[in-house]
Amino acid sequence: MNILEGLNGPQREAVTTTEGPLLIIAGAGSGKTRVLTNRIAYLIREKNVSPYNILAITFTNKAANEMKDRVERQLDMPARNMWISTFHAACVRILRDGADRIGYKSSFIIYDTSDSIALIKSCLKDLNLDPKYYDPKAMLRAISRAKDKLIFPNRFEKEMSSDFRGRKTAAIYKEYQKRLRDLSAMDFDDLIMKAVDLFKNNEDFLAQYQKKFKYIMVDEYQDTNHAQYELIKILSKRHGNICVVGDDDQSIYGFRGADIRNILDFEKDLPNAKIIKLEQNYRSTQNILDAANNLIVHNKGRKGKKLWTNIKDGADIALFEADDDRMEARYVVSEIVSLVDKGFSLSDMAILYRTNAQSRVMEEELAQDQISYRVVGGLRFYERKEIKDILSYLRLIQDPSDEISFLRIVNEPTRGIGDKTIDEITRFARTKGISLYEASKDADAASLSKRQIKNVTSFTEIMDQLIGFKDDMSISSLIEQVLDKTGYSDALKNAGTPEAEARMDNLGELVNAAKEFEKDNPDLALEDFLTNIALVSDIDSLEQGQGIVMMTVHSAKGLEFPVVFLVGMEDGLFPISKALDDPAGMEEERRLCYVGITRAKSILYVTYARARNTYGRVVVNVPSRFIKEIGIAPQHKVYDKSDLRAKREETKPKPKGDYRVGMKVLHRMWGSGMIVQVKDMGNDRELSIVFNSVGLKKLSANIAPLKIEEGENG
DNA sequence: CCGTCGTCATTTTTT
DNA sequence: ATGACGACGG
Repeated sequence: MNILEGLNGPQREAVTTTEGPLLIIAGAGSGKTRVLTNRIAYLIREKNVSPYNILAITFTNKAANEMKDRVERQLDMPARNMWISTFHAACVRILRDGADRIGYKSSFIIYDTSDSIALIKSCLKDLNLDPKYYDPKAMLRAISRAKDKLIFPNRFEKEMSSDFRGRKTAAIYKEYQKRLRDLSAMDFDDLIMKAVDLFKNNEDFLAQYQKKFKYIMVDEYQDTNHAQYELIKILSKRHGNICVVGDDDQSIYGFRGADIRNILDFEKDLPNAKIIKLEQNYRSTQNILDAANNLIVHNKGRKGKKLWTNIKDGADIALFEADDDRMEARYVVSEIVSLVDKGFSLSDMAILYRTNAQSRVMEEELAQDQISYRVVGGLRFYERKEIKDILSYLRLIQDPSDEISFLRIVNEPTRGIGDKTIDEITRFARTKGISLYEASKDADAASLSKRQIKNVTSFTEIMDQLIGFKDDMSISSLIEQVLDKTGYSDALKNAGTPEAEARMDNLGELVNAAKEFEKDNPDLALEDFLTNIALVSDIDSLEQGQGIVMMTVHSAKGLEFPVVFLVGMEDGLFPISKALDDPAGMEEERRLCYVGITRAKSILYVTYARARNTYGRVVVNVPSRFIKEIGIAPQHKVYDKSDLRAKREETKPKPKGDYRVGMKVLHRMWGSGMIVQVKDMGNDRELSIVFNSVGLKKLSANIAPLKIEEGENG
C-alpha cells in the first residue's frame, strides 16, 4: 500500500514537502489528520528518517493518541520513540529533564486553575491586599496573559509601573512565582514559558533537543500563543524543517492568548516558506458547506479560502424558533426520536452549544424521554471537590512540602484543626523555615494547646502511615487506603445524602481511572499519574459509546458527527453578549460558529429560543445575526409547535396566559435594555423579565398574549 | 471549632 | 437557580 495513494494533489504535495518551512492551510474536514499521519509515515518509510527525530504537537491528548494510533497502524510498528503529544505534555517532559537548571526539582507538580487561584489568594493575604479589589481570578488572568507573551515578573513590573494597580498586580505576579518555586510547582502557562526560558539560557541543553528534532509538525497552529510560537521557533532553528497545519477560520482561543498572527504572518517570519491550501472537504454536504462559507465571508482578517466538496447537496438546514429554552430542548428531543426511528444511531448525533450552562435543560428533557446522553466538559471530573481532595492527599504523599495540598485537606474530613491551629502552625513553620507538614510533625514545639496537639498529631500519624505505603503499593490501592484511613469514606457514608452517594461513586471512578492507568503504564509511578491527570481533559476520553453527546462548540473542534444540533443561536448568547460591541470578539464568535457548522456531515439543525431562563430570570432575545449571515431561509422547515407546547406543559407545568406586565423598571441595563417586573395573574406571583434593547422594541409583537399595563416609570 | 444562614457571583470558551 | 464563601452563634 502506497502512502500517497488516495490523496488529492495538494494533500500529496503536503505529504512530500518534507524540507524547509511549510504552512498547510487546512479547511475543516479537508483530511488534515490524514495528511499529517501520512507525512510522518512518508518521512520514516521513504526518507529513512528515524522516529526518534520527529516531534508532532497536537492540541489535545485525544488528537495525539489518535495520531499515534494511525501512524502505528500505517507503519505497522510501535511509535514509542516518536514524540507525539500536546504542547503541555511535551514541555513537561523537557522540563523534568532540565528542571535542575532552572532551580526546580524534576518532580515538580502541576497546578491547575483552582490550585493557582488558591495560591493567589494566599499571596494576597501575605501582601495584605484585599481580594475584593484584587480579584484573584482577574489577577490570574493577567498573569496568564503575561506568561503567554513570555513576560516575566521583572519585565511585567517595568511595563505596569505607571499606575498603582499595575504595580500591585506586578507584586502579586512576583510573589506568586516565588511561591510556586518554593512549592516546586508550575501552572499551565509556566510549562511553556519555563521550557522556553530553559532553552534560551542553556545552549548545550537546547542544542541537544535541536539536534534531536529534525522534523517538527504542529497541528492547530492557529491556536498557538506567542510562547508556543517561540518554543517552536527555537526548536526548529537548527534544521528548519517546520511544518505547521492550521486554519485561520477556526481560531477560537483568542481569549486564552492564541495569536492569530502566528498563522497570518507565517510567510513574513519565514520568507522561504511554502504554503499549501487544502480546500476540498470530504466531510459535509454542499448545503452545509454553503452555510459555513456564507457565514465566514463576513470576517475581514482572513487568508481567504473556499471549501468545496463532491458530496451532493444533502438535506436542507433546519431552522427552528422555540418559544423558550425548554421548548427548544423539547424540539431537539422530538427530532432525535424521529431520527432514531429513521435508523440513525444516538452516537451519530451531537448537541453543540455556546456555554456549558445550556446543557442543563437539554439533560432534563433527554432524561424525560429516557434517551441516554453524555455531557463532555462542564464541571470536569478532576475538578470535583471529592476528587481534588483525594488528589491533594496523593500529592501530599508524593511531596509532603506541598502546602496548598496540605491546607486543602488537613481538616477534610473535619478533624478539629481549624484556622487558629493552622495560623499557629504556619507561624511556627515560617520562623523555623520548614514546611507546614514538618511543622505539624513537630507540633509539641509549637505553642499549641493539648487538644490541638492531639488533633494535629492524629493527622500526621495517618499521613506518615500513607507515605509509608507509597513505594510498595499500586496507585489504586493507595487511593483506597487514603479513602479508608483518613476517614473520608466514612464521613461520606455517614452523611447519607444522595449527593454524598454520588461523591462516593465518583471516587470509585477515580480508583478505576487509577487501575486503568496502571494497566496502560505498568512502569510508571504516582508522580506520573498525577502529571497525567493534570494534563488530561474530559474530551480526551470521549470514546465511541452509546448515547448522544453534548458539549460546547469549543470542545467539538476536531470532531465530526452525521447529525449536529446547533442550539441557542441568539444574539447575546451566540454571539455572546461580551462580543456584541467588540469587532475582534465578534469575528472570533463567527469563527466559532463556523467551527460548529462544519462539525456536521449530513444533517444540521439550527435552533434558537425567543426567551430563555438565565440566572433564574427570563431573558428575551432576538435570533442570532449569524442566522441571517448563513442565509437560512426560515421557510426551510415549518413546524407545528402545538404538540411541543402540549408536551412541554405536561412535563413542566408553567403559569400560562394572563400575565400583567407592570412595567415597573427594576433595573436599567446596558444600552436601552431593562428588567421589568411582571405579575403572573394565573399563579398570583411576581417575576421579572429581562428585555435587551432589541427585545424591547419587539415587545408587543413577541409577547402577544401578555397584557401590558401602564408603567410606573414610563 | 463547627454548622447554619445570608450574600454574592455565576454564564464564555480550556491546556 | 444554584453553589461558594464569609459572618455569626452555639
